[in-house]
Amino acid sequence: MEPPVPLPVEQAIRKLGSDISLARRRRHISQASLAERMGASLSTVRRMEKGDLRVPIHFFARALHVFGEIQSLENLLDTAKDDIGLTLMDENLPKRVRSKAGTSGAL
Amino acid sequence: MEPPVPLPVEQAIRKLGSDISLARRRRHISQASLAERMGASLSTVRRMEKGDLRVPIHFFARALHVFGEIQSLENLLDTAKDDIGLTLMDENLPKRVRSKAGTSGAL
DNA sequence: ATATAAACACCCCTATCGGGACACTTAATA
DNA sequence: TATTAAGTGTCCCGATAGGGGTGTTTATAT
Repeated sequence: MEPPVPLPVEQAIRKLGSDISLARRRRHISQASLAERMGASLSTVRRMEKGDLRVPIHFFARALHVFGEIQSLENLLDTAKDDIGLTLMDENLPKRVRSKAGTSGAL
Repeated sequence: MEPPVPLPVEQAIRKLGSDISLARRRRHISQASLAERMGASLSTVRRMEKGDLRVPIHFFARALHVFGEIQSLENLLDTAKDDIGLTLMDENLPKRVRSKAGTSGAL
């Protein structure tokens, strides 16, 4: 009922986790200390650094916040840089997307 | 037992959610279709676009993957751009961080 | 070399989340 | 304008993940 996670997705999350670990060590913060500052438990910090797929997004965001890097999350899919999507101008962006026939959408 | 989410964190996640919604509409994909392509349920897509704090990270990653933007997640905390942390060279980065006295770490 | 705390690996329990269903509103086509 | 599907809100239930504990390994500061 929940398809397997695509490999690229798995890899990206794992890398994010180890980058968090890296950023933490660079700042001389222990896992326990990071947990405290984030408002999370030690086990959650571990799971996060290990790249656990099911850790809620807000924990990752909290970690970034501790590192003063919360903007990078905000600008993750920054509309300005979203070249592909820019085929359509934002002005006439539909609030709802409707497919012509039975088509369920297009890329 | 779980401190409230800092406002900046909440805002960042909300913005990410609406950016996903924007990217989706730009590509003329319905929520249902995105859900299918992501391998998630419709309700999850909705929660995600609304900025639900507790949606697991992998769902966000899956969405980015559908949009062909998975790299942006990988490079989220890219070590190269992590200026603050660069005070310490990576070569002699400790695997474990140890505080001098009872200090629980430093920023 | 030694002491010690950081990091890691489990486990359990319970709060919570994702999936699915239903009803309603409303925007986009014909 | 009429049609109809997209988007939204709410609820319930079963699955599961986070918190917290215990025990072990091991890197680092003395």
